[in-house]
Amino acid sequence: MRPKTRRGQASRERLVEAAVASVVDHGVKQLRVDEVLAAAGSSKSQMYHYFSDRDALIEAAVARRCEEFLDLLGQAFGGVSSLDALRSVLAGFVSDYAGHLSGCPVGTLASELTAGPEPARQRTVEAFGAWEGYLTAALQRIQDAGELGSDRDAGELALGLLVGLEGGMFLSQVRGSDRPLRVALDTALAYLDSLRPTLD
Amino acid sequence: MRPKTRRGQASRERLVEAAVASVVDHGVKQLRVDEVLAAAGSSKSQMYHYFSDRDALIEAAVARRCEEFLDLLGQAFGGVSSLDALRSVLAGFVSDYAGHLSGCPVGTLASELTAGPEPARQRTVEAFGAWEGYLTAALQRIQDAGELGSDRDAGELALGLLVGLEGGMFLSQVRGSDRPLRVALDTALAYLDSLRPTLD
DNA sequence: GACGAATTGGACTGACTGGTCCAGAGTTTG
DNA sequence: CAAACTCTGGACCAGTCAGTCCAATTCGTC
Repeated sequence: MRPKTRRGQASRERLVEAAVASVVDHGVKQLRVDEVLAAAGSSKSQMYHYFSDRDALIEAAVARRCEEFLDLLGQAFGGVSSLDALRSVLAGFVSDYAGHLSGCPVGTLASELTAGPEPARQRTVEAFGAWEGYLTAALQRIQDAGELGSDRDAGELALGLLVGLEGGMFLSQVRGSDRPLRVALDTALAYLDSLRPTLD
Repeated sequence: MRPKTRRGQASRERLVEAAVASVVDHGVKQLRVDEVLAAAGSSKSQMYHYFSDRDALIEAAVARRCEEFLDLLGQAFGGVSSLDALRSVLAGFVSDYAGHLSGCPVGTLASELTAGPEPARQRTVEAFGAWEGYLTAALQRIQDAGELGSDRDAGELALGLLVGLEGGMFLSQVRGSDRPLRVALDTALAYLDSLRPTLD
């Protein structure tokens, strides 16, 4: 049910924010309704007034978290139209990630939701799709700028890059070291470099 | 506590097997002691006779699962000493994985254990280490055979390959399609091909 | 300010689950 | 074969947690 007053709107908003924090801190499956309520300064009846059940609250939290992350990604990759710019954005991504090593925001959720409520899981699938789209667009622009052979499939390269990012973040988290992510992206960039059209 | 009779040995073994099945089916966090007991035809007192608590049972299950998977990997990559052999083994890996798309056996566990009991988590870290070792050894043999420039770091390439495998399996699971894994490995192999020493 | 709708507090319920305990059955060994 | 050790069945306990319910309060509107 949608809130119909400003007060209700604010209550619902506090619930979603608290749910996002809980999901980020302890994971989807460890989200405790009572804990979210306490953090939001809410009570049971409020939550069940706006959400049909725990799964609905989780879905809202997952959707919110994905949106926020995609905003950042869109901003970062939106302006990339050269290999140097790509390298620079990815370097920033790595050094940022090295600071926490806490797993990919989307990947972590997707992983926890493989056997979770389908609507929430679907949000993560869509988020990956959007991310892949950003990468494809960036590589396409790089290709249009002549830094990538026109016989290359930007979509395939983008998917390969996404796999490298996900796998790299994951292994880096598991190992507690930024090396896997760095190596993966360095390798991917070296490969892209090798695909530059020879100017002859 | 270790079993001291053949009967006890068998009881403990049934418990571990049932725990592995439960972990594979529903995930580590969803392992229910009562369910494992029922599947093993065991009772509470048996389990708490051989394991200090639920976490200890989980650790045994995780260790067992990793061992079994590593056996397969060791066998598959142990004989690889050419790029063609590597390509063939990886192709088998992909077509096998395409049949279930259920996530990497080790990766799934590692992911669920990021905030889990440390001893169990450590088993997965070690498993990744062993896997990386198999890949490094294979690439080293390929290098020794002259199919890879001697200036290349086999360890880095192996890590890149591992990242591609993990990320590929993960995204393939999320999407329900083998394409991410295929694209990732095809790309990795294309890169390795491009590193062949030029014979001049 | 009055009336209906929206919102809120929080006690309570019922299901689930990990862990304890002890009496009894089976096995080994001197 | 008898004592000592090992193993087993399952009742029971205590804690946790999602979801229900209703009375009370606040809000929007006329």
